[in-house]
Amino acid sequence: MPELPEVEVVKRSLQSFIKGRKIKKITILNRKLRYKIKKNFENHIKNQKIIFTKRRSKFLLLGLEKRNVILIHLGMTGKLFIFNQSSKQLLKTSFYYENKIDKKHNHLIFEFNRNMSLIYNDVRKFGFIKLISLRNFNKNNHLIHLGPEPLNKEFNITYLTKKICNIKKNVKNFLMDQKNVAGLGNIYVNEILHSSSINPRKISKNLKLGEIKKIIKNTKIILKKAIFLGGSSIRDFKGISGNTGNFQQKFKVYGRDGQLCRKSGCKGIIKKIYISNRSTFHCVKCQK
DNA sequence: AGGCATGTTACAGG
DNA sequence: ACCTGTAACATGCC
Repeated sequence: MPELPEVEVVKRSLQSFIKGRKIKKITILNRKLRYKIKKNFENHIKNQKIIFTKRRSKFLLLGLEKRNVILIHLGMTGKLFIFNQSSKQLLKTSFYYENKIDKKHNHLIFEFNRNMSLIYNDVRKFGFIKLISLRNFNKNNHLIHLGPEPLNKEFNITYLTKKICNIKKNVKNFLMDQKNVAGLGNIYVNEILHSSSINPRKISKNLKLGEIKKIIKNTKIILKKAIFLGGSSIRDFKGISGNTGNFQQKFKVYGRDGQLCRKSGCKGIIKKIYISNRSTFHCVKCQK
């Protein structure tokens, strides 16, 4: 489910609940995630307070007292829930949750005081949880190759023009590549290229300055809007409090094969193609 | 039954 | 070296 906006929404929601809390107990139901959770993981984090929660790209970082950081990647279907063990209720935080949670995919439980716990649930187990030391943080293999955060100032026209000028691959794969810009995934790249009126197969270095400008601008607009709306790049997303206003309904191309382009006055047809095995949607008229 | 699914990564081949 | 496509990971949904 998670691309940058979803991870950001999760981070913001977790923040107020777990920051400053001590991890009293860790229960691991299944160590076999994308990477096996190491034997001593529990010992290293037990009785430590969470002192910060951050996001880098699609990674969630939980900083601990003893200069350690828990690195979490949600993969395709990873989810985090706050659960109240005395009331047996999922906490109605501001972030998304699914009404039906299949307990058999709960893999790890952090318990805090006041009967509150944080549960990692992942149907497909493509996500992972790792402990890294703050000392090696900058050298971490997952983080070191990441490009700039798209919402930061360093993701700008100068950067992108320079980066893209001799890239022969298509612009969709370029934007999906985390070393060029960090945090975009299949859905948001589809949306960004559509609102920028750029064909996803266009060779990166052939982009005009105007197109690069549009990519920068639309990336920031779309991501911010998605975060504001509470994220959502998943199918069975349910907003809290019955609120159906989420970004999923705002998709302009993703999943709209055969439907009419939503750009005003365009009336082109959205077509589904495959680029590097990933479903790719574009309007045949305004994304030529 | 078979195709598809938000992510990452290794590998084969051009 | 760069690029693309394919497959793998594991599971559920349509």
